[in-house]
Amino acid sequence: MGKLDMNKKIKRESILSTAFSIFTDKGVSKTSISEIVEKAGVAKGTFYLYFKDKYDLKNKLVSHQSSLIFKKALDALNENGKDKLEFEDRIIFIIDNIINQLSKNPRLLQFISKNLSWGIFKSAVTSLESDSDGEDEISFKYVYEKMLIENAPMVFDDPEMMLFIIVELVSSTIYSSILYKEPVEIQKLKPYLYRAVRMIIKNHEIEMKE
Amino acid sequence: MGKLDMNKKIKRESILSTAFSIFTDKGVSKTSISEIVEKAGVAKGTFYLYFKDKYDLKNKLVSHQSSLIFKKALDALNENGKDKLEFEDRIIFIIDNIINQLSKNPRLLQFISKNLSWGIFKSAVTSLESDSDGEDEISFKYVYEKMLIENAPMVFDDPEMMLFIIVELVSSTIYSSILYKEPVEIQKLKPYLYRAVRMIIKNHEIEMKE
Amino acid sequence: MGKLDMNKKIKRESILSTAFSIFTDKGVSKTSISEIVEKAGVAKGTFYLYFKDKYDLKNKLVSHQSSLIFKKALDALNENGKDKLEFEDRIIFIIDNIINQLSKNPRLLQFISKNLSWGIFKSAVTSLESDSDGEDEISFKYVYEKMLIENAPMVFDDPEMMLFIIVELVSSTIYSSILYKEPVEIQKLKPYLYRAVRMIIKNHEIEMKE
Amino acid sequence: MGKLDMNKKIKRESILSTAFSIFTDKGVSKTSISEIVEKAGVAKGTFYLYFKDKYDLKNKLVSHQSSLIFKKALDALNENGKDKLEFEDRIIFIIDNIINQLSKNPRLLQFISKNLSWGIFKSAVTSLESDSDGEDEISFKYVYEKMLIENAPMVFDDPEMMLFIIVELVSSTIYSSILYKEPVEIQKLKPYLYRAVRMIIKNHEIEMKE
DNA sequence: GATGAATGAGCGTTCATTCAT
DNA sequence: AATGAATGAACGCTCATTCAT
Repeated sequence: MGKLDMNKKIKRESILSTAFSIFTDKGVSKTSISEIVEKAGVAKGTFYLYFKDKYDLKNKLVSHQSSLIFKKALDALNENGKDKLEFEDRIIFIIDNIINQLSKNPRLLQFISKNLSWGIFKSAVTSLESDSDGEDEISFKYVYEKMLIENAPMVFDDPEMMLFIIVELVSSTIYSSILYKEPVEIQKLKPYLYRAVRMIIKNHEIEMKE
Repeated sequence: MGKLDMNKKIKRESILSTAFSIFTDKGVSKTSISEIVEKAGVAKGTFYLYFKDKYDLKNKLVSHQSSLIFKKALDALNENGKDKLEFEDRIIFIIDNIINQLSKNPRLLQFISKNLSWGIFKSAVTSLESDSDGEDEISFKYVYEKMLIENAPMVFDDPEMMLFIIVELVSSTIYSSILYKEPVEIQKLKPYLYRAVRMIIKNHEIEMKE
Repeated sequence: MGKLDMNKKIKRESILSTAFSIFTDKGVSKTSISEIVEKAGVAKGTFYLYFKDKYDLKNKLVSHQSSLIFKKALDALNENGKDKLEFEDRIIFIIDNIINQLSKNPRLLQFISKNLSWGIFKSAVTSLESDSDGEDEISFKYVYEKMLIENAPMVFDDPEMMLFIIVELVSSTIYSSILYKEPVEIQKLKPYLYRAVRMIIKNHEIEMKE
Repeated sequence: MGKLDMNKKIKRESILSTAFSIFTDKGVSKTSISEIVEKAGVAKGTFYLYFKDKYDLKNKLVSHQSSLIFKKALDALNENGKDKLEFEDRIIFIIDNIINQLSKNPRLLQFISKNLSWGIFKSAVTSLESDSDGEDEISFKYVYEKMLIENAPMVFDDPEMMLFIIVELVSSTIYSSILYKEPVEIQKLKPYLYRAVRMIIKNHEIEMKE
């Protein structure tokens, strides 16, 4: 990579990381492009070389950050010997890992907030597969199929909906619990939440695969 | 109430109803105070006599509209003879009624959006009791206690958390389903959702009350 | 007119006269709204209370200034006893008066420039009749019909086209002559121009009216 | 011409032809240099190697295109046996040819617009004579003198002014007629216009040359 | 000569808020 | 209480121009 390309990458990265920092600090709508470029140390025009507008930038950040979280959780699962875990436990493991990540970084949770839901999940599943920037990104479609359809010892009644219900339930409850400790703090919520998740899974099981 | 008080009330009501109409039509952030007062037929300055800013107005509308929805659901429950229903079925009845209301009015769902969740629920429970505007508002605390604690034939393990989990699960999933038909339309989601709700309730039951 | 209305009028007039001054000084496209309001001593927002944008303002100025020029010429014609003049001479009188006005004010000529042509003439004829601001404006349609159709001692072959040709010829030649003295200064151009105009008129005459 | 000079020429020509295409398509002021260089396939900096700014480029195009139009008209005159035509008819022939060219290409008329008037005529006469790019350009001074002074069978009273008046009259009227069909379309205007031109010429004749 | 990333002044426009009436 | 003209900071965005490579 030439010196010039290097510089390009640096400018872009500078905008991304600065924006992420401000977005998580005070929210997207209250952040102006002027503030981003000023703190990033680049000219206003430079912003428009790399992003269409503030929301283009935001979407790229949300996608990227969400991917990183999933990836970390999946990596942890693999390291910790997923083979030893039952299917249900693998799901819980991933959820637990993600919750722990977000508990340590509530600003990040605030930012991706309700975006870490079916929308992002679905778009990830359908589009990230061939993302050229995708070194750090993960193919959710692949994971989803591997984990639920192929590797699972069960046949599920509408596995996509099951997943949808779980994702929404988890993302929605932890938001309130982590950020506002309402109605209880996250550690107290966990056992109830995981019990609910397990029941939802059980409820979708049809039969053992052979 | 004097004629002057009457007039005052009228201006305020005009702003409220006009704002609600525009908010549901095009969203809060794209609506300016100028547009609200213009369509409401009052002067700009008048706005500031009754509301601090646009978000003060928005919050009041969200609270009010959410209350109306709950109230309608509870009224329907009472009319349809709640005594004949089991506790679980009463919960499902209310959820179903609310979903039906929102299905017919997706704009309203969009507006109160994810606000029809624990935040509003909790604030309703703790503050609406003595709201002076509260003629149409309902005391959720009262209902909540009547329905869950007193009248329920069970003792629940942490009933507040159970309610929290249900509220978040329902509000989060129907948002996606009603507005974007993702992953399925609301009628297809319902049986799965209600099954999940029933399981969560069962999961919190401890023992029959005597 | 109340004090408030008075103030309103003053602001608007201030913008108009300031803009006219700058427009004639350095052209419309090189003038920014910022400069106008700054020199007019009003806030930027005030501009948008009275004008849609810079071109709305420009059009209003062109129309208004053009009308004033025509009106002055017609007034002079009436004062100087138009009854004594032949039809042809009346046309020349008006042209000469307008040329003299513009000679003394080349900036104004520059500004309304090629706008004082068939476009403005036609739109004046068709729309100014009922203009509510029209105290100072003149009804060109009325003048045109009175002068050419009714009062003229001739019947003309297509009087509208005759007028069109004359207006274009005059406005186009004097622009170059007054502003750049090319190919000759206006006083040297006049006799040739007027001879041409008279020939064009004669060329359209069909017969004496009875 | 070396390969490098060749390449240089190619970049310049590419900018010129691309700019002409965009200018006629959407107007000069709405066209940015970015768009020109992008579509021309050259770098932004390259633009400034050949042109001072957008208006330098525009002026060069207007001159060039106007010259081409005149040249075509003169070529047609020569091909069609100008010797057989009277002087007056030769002028009309040229005018008619130019009008026909522009009728078929109103975008071009819009572009050179009112520039196809005395300004360009004069600058052509005085400066194009020695233009180094002038292979395709024509020496108007030469033509003008040949046609009007030397070859004409008449002596004219101030031939330059006569020409000026004709050029302005024609360019000004056809602009409105071709582009807006106001007050009539070009075919209906022609007979009146040509009659006016003939009268202007006649009016400048002094006597037969011997 | 050619490039194109970077610049940053400047644009038109919006709009919440104020305050004299 | 009610008004609405006036404000001006702040916005997103454009684009001609520069200059290191």
